[in-house]
Amino acid sequence: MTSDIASLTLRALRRVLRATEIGSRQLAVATGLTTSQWLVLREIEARAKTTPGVVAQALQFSQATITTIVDRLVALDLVQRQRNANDKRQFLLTATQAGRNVVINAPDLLHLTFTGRFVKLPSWEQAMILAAVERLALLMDAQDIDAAPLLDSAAIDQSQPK
Amino acid sequence: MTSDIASLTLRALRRVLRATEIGSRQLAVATGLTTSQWLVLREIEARAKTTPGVVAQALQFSQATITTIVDRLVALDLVQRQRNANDKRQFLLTATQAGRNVVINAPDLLHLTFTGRFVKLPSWEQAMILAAVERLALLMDAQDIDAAPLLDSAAIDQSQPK
DNA sequence: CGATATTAATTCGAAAAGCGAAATATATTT
DNA sequence: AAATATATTTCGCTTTTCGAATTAATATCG
Repeated sequence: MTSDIASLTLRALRRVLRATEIGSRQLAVATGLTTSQWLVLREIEARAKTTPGVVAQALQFSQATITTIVDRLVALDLVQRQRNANDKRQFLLTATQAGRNVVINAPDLLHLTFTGRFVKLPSWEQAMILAAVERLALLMDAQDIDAAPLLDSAAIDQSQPK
Repeated sequence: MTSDIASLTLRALRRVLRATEIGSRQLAVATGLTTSQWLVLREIEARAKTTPGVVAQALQFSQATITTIVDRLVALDLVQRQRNANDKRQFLLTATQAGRNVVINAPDLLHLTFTGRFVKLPSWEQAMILAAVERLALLMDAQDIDAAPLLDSAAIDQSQPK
């Protein structure tokens, strides 16, 4: 029996993923950034304060790649680099106000095209879908051990200089 | 009220997307292809027989880009190019057996990490999640008007030469 | 303490991605 | 048949991406 519930769910989930995969590329075009630049900026903005290494790991890019992308984001004045005073090997990355604005004002394609249809569903179904997707998110979150959790200041040396 | 059900669902959905976004990059590495090559190959394999133009549209790449990526996939003997006899402007793209094998044998990260947890859920919950995700897929599918449906032979001229 | 490893990030060189514009060849329209 | 439209490739160029080597700072251990 190849079509058990898990397989069917995966198949449906893949359809969802495929539909959004394309939206993310359109989004990058809309913001005037490349897909990678957009991903990196989003990551930095979400983490508030992080380092190239953490971003590289979370996004599965090489450190060298992050360096060049951040170079551009800095040139565009969307991101700021500053040395970590406590561990001078590290650079701390933060989004500038402009960078935050790009992320915040990015046309939310998912939102635009999705919400309209979603709200037309009967509320019991909305509730059911919410419950299901939250369950899914839990299943998936636990999975990515490498992709450090959002807002992890763990990797940043916060100790006070003596 | 900013936290209506739609917003909550979107937020959870984004967590799911983020988790898989990263997985897809690992996958490309695992198959020895670049991410783009993997996407294109997957697209060709899924559609069984298609054209550069259709792939470009579905993936939101320029035609020129598809040409170069297909060049590589052909060189790797994963994809075949052949002129369409009915419309000689078109090239028909098909995955070779080797290409199909790459797609089929690709470690299914989603599957591996997901199924294990999923099957541990009580079956009523599995059923609920399946129903919800299928509903979601419907909502999203209808959205991407550009991304032609899978297995579309519509764009391929099938008429018999006279 | 001082030598040695480890860690964080950058620079460099090269392959590949990605695209717009021009070119080529085939189809369709008038 | 000429003009127009379509499908794809070729060309030139910029950007992405990464591995390897490099630089600098921190950690370890004898």
